[in-house]
Amino acid sequence: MFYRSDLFNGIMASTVFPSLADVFTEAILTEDIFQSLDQVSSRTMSETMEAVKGLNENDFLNQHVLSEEKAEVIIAGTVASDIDFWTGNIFSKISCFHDNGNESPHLPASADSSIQELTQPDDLMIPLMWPNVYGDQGGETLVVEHESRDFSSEPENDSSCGGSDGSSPMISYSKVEVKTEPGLDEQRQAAPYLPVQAILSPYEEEELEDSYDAVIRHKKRRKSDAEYIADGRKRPGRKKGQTSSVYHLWEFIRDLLHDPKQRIIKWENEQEGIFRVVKSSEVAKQWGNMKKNREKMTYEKLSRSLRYSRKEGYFEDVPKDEGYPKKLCFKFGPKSHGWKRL
DNA sequence: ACGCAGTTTCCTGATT
DNA sequence: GAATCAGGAAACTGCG
Repeated sequence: MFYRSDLFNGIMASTVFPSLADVFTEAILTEDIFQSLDQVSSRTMSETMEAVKGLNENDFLNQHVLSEEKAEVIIAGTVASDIDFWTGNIFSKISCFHDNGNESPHLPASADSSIQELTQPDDLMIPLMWPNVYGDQGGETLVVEHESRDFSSEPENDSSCGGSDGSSPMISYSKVEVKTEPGLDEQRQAAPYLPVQAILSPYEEEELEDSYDAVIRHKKRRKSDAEYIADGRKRPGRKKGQTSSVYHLWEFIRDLLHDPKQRIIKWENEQEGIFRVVKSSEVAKQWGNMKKNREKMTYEKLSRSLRYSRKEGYFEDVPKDEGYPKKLCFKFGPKSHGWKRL
């Protein structure tokens, strides 16, 4: 049982200690029952840490923040605003605010988009801890994808997830992903008290690989964050973990499955997200057309892409020994969504 | 201009 | 033997 504050604490934790992002993402992705969207839940960070993974405060490695931050974190979700007519999924903006107990929190603005980028300082409490991270230096953005669904008419079979406070008819199921992290040097500048290992950034790891590559393969060395900071610029380009807005293969397949007129791909088990390609060449041809590649796309290449997507979590292995076909049969993974009809 | 996600292309080898 | 699966390597592309 998690609360919306878990979600937010997870994001916060990922900023305090980036490697915790995976821990929290995994925990929150499993199957969460959140309180209804128009309610406000509150928990302290340490309570959350205990509840999510049995972690204690020491796992944060950032004792400074923990000692400073004794106030409760209060998260408010706004009203759902966008409903996927096919799946019934409700997308909603999550706005977050922090209440230190002295003044009444300002309520978030109304929801207006399906996937909300929490870009404004008011959206997050992180700025309250590290003002510079989201300040004038053009800090990074955390993206939260929040998908909620009304199960009230058709309860899921997993009874263990039922909330003990289930008085509200609206129960939300949520998927949350921490997609980006603040840049290392911005963190270091904003929080110089952090131990280095607590903020070891992927960029640094790449830097080591790159210098190795420079010797072995004479590759061009990438600029470090510090060099960008020295130049008074921020690192350009997309950040690690930030998903692109292009039309993905898994979205193409999902939409194909939703098309009642087509006969080239079909469900094997819609509840489980398992489907089968019926006409491989035709699916490849349509994917090629979609990506402006015309005749050059083949099923061989499409399936290679699909195997990469599987590695990334958009698809996953079809369960064995359950009678599913051994060929041309695939299953949607944890990073895909919207394929399941209510 | 840069760097990343998500392919695309090509390939070798294994399995159905 | 054809189709498919698996995955390495590297090039490519769109986007922020």
